[in-house]
Amino acid sequence: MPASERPPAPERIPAAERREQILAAASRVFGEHGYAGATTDQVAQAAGISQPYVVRMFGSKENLFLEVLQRALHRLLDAFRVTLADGADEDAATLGQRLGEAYADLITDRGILLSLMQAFLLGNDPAIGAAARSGMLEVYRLLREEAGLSAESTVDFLAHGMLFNTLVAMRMPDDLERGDAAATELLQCSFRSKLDLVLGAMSRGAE
Amino acid sequence: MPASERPPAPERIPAAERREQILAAASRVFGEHGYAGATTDQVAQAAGISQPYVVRMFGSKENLFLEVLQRALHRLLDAFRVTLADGADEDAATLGQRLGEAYADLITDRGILLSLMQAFLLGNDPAIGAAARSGMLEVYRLLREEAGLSAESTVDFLAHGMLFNTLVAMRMPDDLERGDAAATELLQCSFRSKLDLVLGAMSRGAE
DNA sequence: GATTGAGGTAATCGGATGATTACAAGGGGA
DNA sequence: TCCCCTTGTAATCATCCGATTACCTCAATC
Repeated sequence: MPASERPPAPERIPAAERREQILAAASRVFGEHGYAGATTDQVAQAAGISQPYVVRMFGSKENLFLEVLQRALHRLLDAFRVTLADGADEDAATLGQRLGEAYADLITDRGILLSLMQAFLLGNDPAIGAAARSGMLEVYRLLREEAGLSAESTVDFLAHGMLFNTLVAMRMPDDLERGDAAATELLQCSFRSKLDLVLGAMSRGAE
Repeated sequence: MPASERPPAPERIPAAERREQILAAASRVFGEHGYAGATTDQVAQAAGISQPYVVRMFGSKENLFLEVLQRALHRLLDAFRVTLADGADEDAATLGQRLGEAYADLITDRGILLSLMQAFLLGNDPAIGAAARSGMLEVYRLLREEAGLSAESTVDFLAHGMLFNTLVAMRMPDDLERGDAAATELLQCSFRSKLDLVLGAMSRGAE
């Protein structure tokens, strides 16, 4: 039989590397559609593999989401810690601004902040809700104890982060092109210097 | 045949009234589980009727969610307008605080703020995303034009509203009973005077 | 060259779920 | 009385989706 009749052999990749590919793909898919709205087949297609492989590697869809959540939290905490190490002994105001920039930088991988946000809305799910609460508190403690922000500053910081996530999740920047005055003002005042970064990341993400 | 063998006739209620019952039930169910995670059967059971009746009255699950979203937006805008009418000619600070209280009061019906928040995360859905963006801008315009807040104050207000929604959605107040120091501080600083209101509403909602 | 374990898929199953259909019962008007 | 509109349900359908099973195929090792 001629070789052309046989389908090309699938690319074989070490499990650890494949795992990270799947997690990255799952972050995007879960971030866009939410936990319940996303399917393991969408994740598989985004990662370029078959659906059963996704399920087998992570055991279950819920488990996959939990690992996506842990990965997102880890990236977020890492980004903050790098920022803290970079500029020690700053005053609270500049530190807050630089943390905000580090946070906004995470948007270059849209999946991270969006799947985090999706997890936050799943408080009713026993496993996911517990992990989400624990993660939020971990972030809070980092800002309070390691960064040394006051309770008020920390809450302010978190609040603007949640608005940031929400505006990105609802694809509000898409309205910018429609020239809506309120949308323009809201986005400019929310994102400030990070507006260009966000716009770039979102138009790239649309493909 | 004895009457006891026949099932009791279902209660007949005017369509308009039944409609509101379903919308109220759907708000709670969608708020807890999200759009994709909720089922029309859960809504039906919460409203005390059969699943086909839910679908037939609203045409489709998506349509039901869109009406839940409009209802939530309407309640929110109404609450703000009542607050504005109540205390005209206040300074910006007190007005902002009173609007915040009006917002927090909506938590007595948990479904409103949570289904709103769920809609915000569905920016990728064509119909729901468009309605969510339009709703957010309507709120923004009310705060800017009717309430007369500055752009900065409005964004601050929205940011703390999003944090409020997020903490409620993730059931963070449940952690209060575990005595976690970070959770206590975060909640006290986020909710302030509204903490008792929120705790009351959430323990009542748990049933 | 045989063996074996790791990386991967095709086929399929079973349950869940949104939607449709057909039907029932009550009640008000002609 | 008869009709028919409104309010409602039971039964069922078609589809989707997560999970399982069985199998394939390299590459390294002996």
